[in-house]
Amino acid sequence: MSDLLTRLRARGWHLTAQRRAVAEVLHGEHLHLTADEIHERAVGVLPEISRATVYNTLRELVEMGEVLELSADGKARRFDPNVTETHQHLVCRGCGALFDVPSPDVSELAPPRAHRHGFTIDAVEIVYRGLCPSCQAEPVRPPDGRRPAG
Amino acid sequence: MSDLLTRLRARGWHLTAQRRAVAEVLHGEHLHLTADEIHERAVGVLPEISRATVYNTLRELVEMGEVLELSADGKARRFDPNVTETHQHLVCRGCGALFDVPSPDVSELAPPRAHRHGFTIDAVEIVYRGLCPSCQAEPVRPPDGRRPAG
DNA sequence: TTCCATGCAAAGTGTTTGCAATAAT
DNA sequence: ATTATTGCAAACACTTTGCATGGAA
Repeated sequence: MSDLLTRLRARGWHLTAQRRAVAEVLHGEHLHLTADEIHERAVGVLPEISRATVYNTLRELVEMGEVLELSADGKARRFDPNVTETHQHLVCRGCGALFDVPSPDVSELAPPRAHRHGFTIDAVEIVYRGLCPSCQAEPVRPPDGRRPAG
Repeated sequence: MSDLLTRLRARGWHLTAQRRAVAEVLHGEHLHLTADEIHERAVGVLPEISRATVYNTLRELVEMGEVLELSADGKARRFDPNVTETHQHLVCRGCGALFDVPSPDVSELAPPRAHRHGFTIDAVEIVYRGLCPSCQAEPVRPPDGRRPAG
């Protein structure tokens, strides 16, 4: 419900100028920035903030459960401030574009106990993969312009 | 059905000693090795094989659709040779252990057209996150032994 | 001969860490 | 005073790339 900054204040987290800058960058619901993008934007707010502090802060936010970490694209992690509404992600194979989508009912999806290897399960994450409109037009265009074999 | 090496032969792929070594390492159904682990094992078969060749070969196999790439843990990618049976993955938050689980019926899970942002969707990937039996015993023990804040 | 695959080493990303300086209680 | 946080730079882990060599068609 409330935004990240409000939740952090409510939780009594020690809010330095740097941590506030990161939290401000993460304001919003449909944001999926990489750590470096967050650093770039945080520099706009607080010019002397360092990459290390951004990484440290993000790690802490993830550990506190106030930010989600997405590893949908194998490359840089993305950070998602929307932890209050369960949702899933749509990812373009061509350009990596990433969108939130509402979650279907996942209560029936967990594997039967016989296949759980003794695990407890606390989250069901779904990634829908496909092509965004512009990558449908020009077949697959990976970052380097190479074509897939096939 | 058939194993990777057989499929590659059937497809007429130019099978050098190096590519064969990689394919042999990837023999099996429930394997989720990183590129470096694959290189290590391939060296056991063909001592002079280089990392670059392993990476190149893996990229080609993924592009051909003969191997799946998993990015479930944000760190190193893992390569999954089981492309013949749709399945999903169970991942431990504590130690990163990763298991295959049978896929539930995903035909009803795709988001309604209104939420697809014009994407085509060709795959639905599910990651179940939780704790494996040994990480349940000793709370969370990330690779470096640090405890999450709480 | 022509082309493709390989190996090496270097460069490129993305991320973490050691440590001294600084700011907060 | 004491403790926590920051910034810097170096270290690290993972992956890709340029180029000369070598083998296959």
